[in-house]
Amino acid sequence: MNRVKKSKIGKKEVKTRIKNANLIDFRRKQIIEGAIKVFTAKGFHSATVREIAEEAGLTMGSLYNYIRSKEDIIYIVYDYITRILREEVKQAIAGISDPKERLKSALRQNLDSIYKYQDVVMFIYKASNFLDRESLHEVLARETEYIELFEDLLRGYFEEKEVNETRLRLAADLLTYIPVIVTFRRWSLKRRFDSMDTAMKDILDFVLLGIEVILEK
Amino acid sequence: MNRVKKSKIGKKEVKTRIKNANLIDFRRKQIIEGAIKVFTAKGFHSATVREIAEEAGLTMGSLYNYIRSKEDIIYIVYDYITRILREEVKQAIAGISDPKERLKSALRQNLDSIYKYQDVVMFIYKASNFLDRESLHEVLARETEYIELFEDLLRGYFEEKEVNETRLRLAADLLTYIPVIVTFRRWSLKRRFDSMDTAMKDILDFVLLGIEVILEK
Amino acid sequence: MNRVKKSKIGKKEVKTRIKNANLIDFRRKQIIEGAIKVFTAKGFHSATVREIAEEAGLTMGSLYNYIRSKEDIIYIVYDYITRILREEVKQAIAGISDPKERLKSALRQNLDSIYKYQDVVMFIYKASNFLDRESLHEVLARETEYIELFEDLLRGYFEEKEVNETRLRLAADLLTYIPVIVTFRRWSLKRRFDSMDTAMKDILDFVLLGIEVILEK
Amino acid sequence: MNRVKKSKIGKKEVKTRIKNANLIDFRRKQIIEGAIKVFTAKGFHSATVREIAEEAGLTMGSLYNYIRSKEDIIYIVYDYITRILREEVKQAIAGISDPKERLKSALRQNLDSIYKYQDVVMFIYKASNFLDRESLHEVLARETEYIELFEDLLRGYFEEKEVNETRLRLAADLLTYIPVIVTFRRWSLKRRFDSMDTAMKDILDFVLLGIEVILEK
DNA sequence: TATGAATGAGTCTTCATTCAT
DNA sequence: GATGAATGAAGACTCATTCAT
Repeated sequence: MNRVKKSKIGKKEVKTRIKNANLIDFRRKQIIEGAIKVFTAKGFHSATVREIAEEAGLTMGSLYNYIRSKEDIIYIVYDYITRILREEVKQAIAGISDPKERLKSALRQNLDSIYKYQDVVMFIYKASNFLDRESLHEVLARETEYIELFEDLLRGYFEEKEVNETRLRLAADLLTYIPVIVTFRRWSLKRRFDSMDTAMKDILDFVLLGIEVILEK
Repeated sequence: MNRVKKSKIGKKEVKTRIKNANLIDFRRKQIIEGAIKVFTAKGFHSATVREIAEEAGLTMGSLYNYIRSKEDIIYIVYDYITRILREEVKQAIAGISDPKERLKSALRQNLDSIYKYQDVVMFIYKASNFLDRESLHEVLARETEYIELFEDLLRGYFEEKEVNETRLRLAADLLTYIPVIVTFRRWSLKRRFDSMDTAMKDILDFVLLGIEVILEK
Repeated sequence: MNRVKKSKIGKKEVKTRIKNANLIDFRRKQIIEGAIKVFTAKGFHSATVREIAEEAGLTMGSLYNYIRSKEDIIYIVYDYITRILREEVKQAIAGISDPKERLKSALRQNLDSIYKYQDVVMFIYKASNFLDRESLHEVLARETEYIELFEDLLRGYFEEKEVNETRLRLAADLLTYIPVIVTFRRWSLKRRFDSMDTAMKDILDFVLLGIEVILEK
Repeated sequence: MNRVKKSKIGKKEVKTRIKNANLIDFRRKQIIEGAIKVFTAKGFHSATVREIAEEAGLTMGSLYNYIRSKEDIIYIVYDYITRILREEVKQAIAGISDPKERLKSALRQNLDSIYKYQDVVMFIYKASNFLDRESLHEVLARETEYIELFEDLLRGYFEEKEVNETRLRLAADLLTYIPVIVTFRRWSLKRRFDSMDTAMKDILDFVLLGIEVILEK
């Protein structure tokens, strides 16, 4: 009945009443930024749509021209941050050909990115409840894709050696997610290390060594 | 005006109007169990106090005789589950004297417990937003205590060797939290491993090896 | 999940959170009366739930303890008025045994009742849009039951004569609904007749004569 | 400040900003057709101006160049349909001179037209709430005019006989509105008659006989 | 102590209307 | 004259909390 346009941001596209595609992208960016501020400060359910609109510099009515529901907001935020993480890692390994270096750079970037966006990463873990089935599916697919990126890097690294495939996949899971722990434990880590930088460096060492030992044994 | 008693469940005690201490413990247990069911199914904000009361077998009014606010409920659930985790680990190492075995048993139990209570563990990560400052402080203290338990086990393990203390603490953090990854990635892991048991075993190996390598190098 | 009680007012029962059955009936009566005032003044969609609550002497929250949605209100009003019409007609013919007198009394009462409740009758014609499928079904069934009451009276009246059954049913439809015209045309009728009473009398004559002629021809 | 033109469609003229009279009529026709589709499907209040505009093939802004408010739309629809009913009846009796035939043709056409436009007729009964005082006045005048058309036909029919004038007017009211019952009871009638055509024929007989009996007695 | 009805502030969402281009 | 994005007031509904019995 309602003919509606779809923005190009995600694969699962969020419906809107607006026709100008550039404007959609522009306003969505505003919404994402406003939402991140409010969501990370108060969580999804405690954040009011009005606050998000204000933080985004839009009026309530205008905001609802670009999304259909509060749930839509959470999805476009997910979409935004997962896209960024993936792209930052891809870019970090772009010019590198040595397999070991590729893996190390990817892991380092993963750690850096998760640290940089820790508030949002924290939030998306807490908020997955609120995604509807379709969105959740989309998000999990994106996550799997991300892990597979690291699986490939691991395969490149062990090209000539014989490695248990299942273990390799487990390793990919663990090494990708270990940085998330930083997000959960940052208060604790801050107190113990002089700087987060040295903590991060140690964590990276831990991961790299872990890989070698476990997969080569 | 209102004389209020305090229950013995936590260190930070939740106020109540009820005088009979046994009754308080009994009802609180009901509330905790009802709350866990509802919270894990719907999250904190979507769960209504009415639902929790129903699931607990109490009336609304009665429930409010044992807690002062919805936030209190979240706190007593935290208190309950963190207490359980700690006690299960302590019990697992109770009769063991060999340092290496103590550490291994503790890690295995940690993994098992987190897996067993994964819904609640997941929930408490998602819900920490809703704790007030005092409760959050209390909870973080409990967490630190838990990590310190593993730090001690690590120290026992490396008794004679020379180990970088900061690294040891980092290791304690990571190895305690790695099992949490299982909670986040369970869908993915389920698809890849024949059984969660073998996945768990591999994860335990990973952690144990990691410890040795990193700390001994 | 939510265990809810149901009131005894209709066959399709409107859910409520209240347990005391007498209280349900009492409050529902308040709601019905408030709703009729507001609905007949402004129609369903223009009436706000807040206005209805105020007119009923309840707070918003309290009102929503006795119904689940605005649509529910329309249904209990329907239920109430159709029940009254039916019972008033039944009562009007209660002690009468002569078939012709029974029919006449029923028609007279039908006309009187529809005139007496003309605002509500008018409203229920305008509002049937807003009933959900289940409620609409229930209401239509009630209507059919009402028509059948007149069909039976017609059959009693023509007991010995041979009457085309289909026509008899059509007659029942028309004679039951002709009084509704009064509702639609009251402005016009008022201007033309000295009193509504004489208008009503003429309409009754019209209907009675019509019956005889058409069915006997 | 705003110079506004008036279209010629109704007596009460709806204001517009547009100057080209032909364009006004053309666009208004689009609006009426779009509105009828949406109104009959969802009622006045549930229909959004956006939907009407879409169905009419206009943009929101353009639509508001031809009407001043949503209420205006309802009025031009009323105007349109009442005009059609009146003209169809006039045309049906155009070449006929025999008074009895004139009356019969008019009644038949009235029944046919109301059946043909039943959705819209139904709608205008349900929507009269939403007309402002001036529009309502205008509409009632149009209705009276329509009834008077039938009064005249009845007078022609009974030219030589002595007929109670008040009764004649009542008869005009009733016979004009009986077809509306078809609109309200169509579900019921459909189930009972093989075809709506035979139902309609019987209704027409009913009305014609009724007239004769009541007025001649 | 237990019960459950009452309260009303707070939230998401819709939509008629305007107006700059 | 046409377009469509922006506006914000208004409405349905929820739910934590209280309190009379």
